[in-house]
Amino acid sequence: MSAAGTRARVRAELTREIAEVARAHLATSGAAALSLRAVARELGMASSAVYRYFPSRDDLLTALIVDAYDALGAAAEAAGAAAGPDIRARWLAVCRSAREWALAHPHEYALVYGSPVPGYAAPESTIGPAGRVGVVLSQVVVDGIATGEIDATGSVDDGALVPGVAEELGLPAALGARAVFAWTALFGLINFELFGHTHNIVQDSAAYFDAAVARLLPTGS
Amino acid sequence: MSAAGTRARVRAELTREIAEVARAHLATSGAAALSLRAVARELGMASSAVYRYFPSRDDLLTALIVDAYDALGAAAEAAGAAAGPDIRARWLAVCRSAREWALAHPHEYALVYGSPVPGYAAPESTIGPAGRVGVVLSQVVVDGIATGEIDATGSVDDGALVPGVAEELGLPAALGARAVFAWTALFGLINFELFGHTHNIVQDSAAYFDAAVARLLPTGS
DNA sequence: CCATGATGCCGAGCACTGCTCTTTTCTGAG
DNA sequence: CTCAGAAAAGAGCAGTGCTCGGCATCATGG
Repeated sequence: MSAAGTRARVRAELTREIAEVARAHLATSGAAALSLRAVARELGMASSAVYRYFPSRDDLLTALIVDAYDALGAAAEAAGAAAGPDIRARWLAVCRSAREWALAHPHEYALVYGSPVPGYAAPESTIGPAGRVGVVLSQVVVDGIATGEIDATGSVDDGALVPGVAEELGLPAALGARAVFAWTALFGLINFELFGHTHNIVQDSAAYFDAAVARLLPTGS
Repeated sequence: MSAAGTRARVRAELTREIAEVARAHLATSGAAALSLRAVARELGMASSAVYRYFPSRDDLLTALIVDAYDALGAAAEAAGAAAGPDIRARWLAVCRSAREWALAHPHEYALVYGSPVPGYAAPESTIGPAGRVGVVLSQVVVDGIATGEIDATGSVDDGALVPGVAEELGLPAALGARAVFAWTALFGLINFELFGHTHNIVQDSAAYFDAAVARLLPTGS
């Protein structure tokens, strides 16, 4: 292997290592407390050296954001694939997997679905991974329509969605807005639980989540 | 008036003034960029003097959080009171008022409904104001049941809520979880819109919001 | 009417942050 | 083996939250 290849490999390895340490810090202390200098210290390098790999703290955060989206998306996809053919069961499994991932990785979840960081504008590298859970959810709906378990007639397209979105997901236009709403409400549920808003209100969060999510499966009418 | 009274009055005034400047900074730059020193500078006082009024930056944030909850709650209450007797219209008006307040005060909203700040645990002074929107929403449901527009039969209480919550809000147990879900989903909608998750998906956010919220009014069955 | 103790305020300072610039060290390609 | 270019280091800047000792001010008790 050429030396240039060696250099690039070493570089990629160190980049990954930095991101890994950063993720560990994020997981224990949260995004606000993530310090580039602390990461550098743990790696035994000067803080300025880290800037060779991530031009700024925000770029490091962006990498972690993409990772978080991907991990959550992968969990949802795995849950969807592992679930049986029953549509409602699969829907529930996917939703549960999202909640469970969030509970297991609260800070990474907050980084992605909490308030956006200060002057941060999501770069387009995040839009793909960000959509994975939504894709899994809509796939369940599409399959439900195919098996007849979901009724796709009745509702009309109110034109609120960006044209083409429903088609891209394979959804009938009549169900587009409903599906997007289900996706939104799913993360609303997770947000409220994780951020403590249901603290003195909901006793059995898992049961409440299951019941709410079951009613979320989009159908016509 | 006694001198002690004067002192306390001046102190309260300055406390309020600090909070006001802080809120202005928060509104323009977001919570992460809120600097106690910058607030002190604008007030023409030493940064250390501010600590006589707010023991820490977190305490300042807490004051702003309470204010934000109160402002949002007041907006919802006003909208509920101003709306006509029609239940669906009132429900829509209250939900819209929450969305509009959030759009008008994005950083204050994010402070309250976004990711919790690092080591921050919501003190109990926030739990009252935090519930105001929920109270307004449930009041609409209660009134809807009274007028017969909302059917409160059918659903069973699944015991997921903290015992007594539904009763406290005047809701039948059968509708408790539904109402809490509507509240959760409402803020899920606002969150996704405000934090940019629906950016390439929803075109007409207001129309989407109205349609989604209309379907959220809890009923039995 | 004055001394006194509390209260408010300031300035310096500590430890930390992100980030930049310059200098040194290393290493891999020719 | 040499040497350009990549990597790393170190110092430094401007900013942060927060603490502490000292100084002024002011309401009150003697």
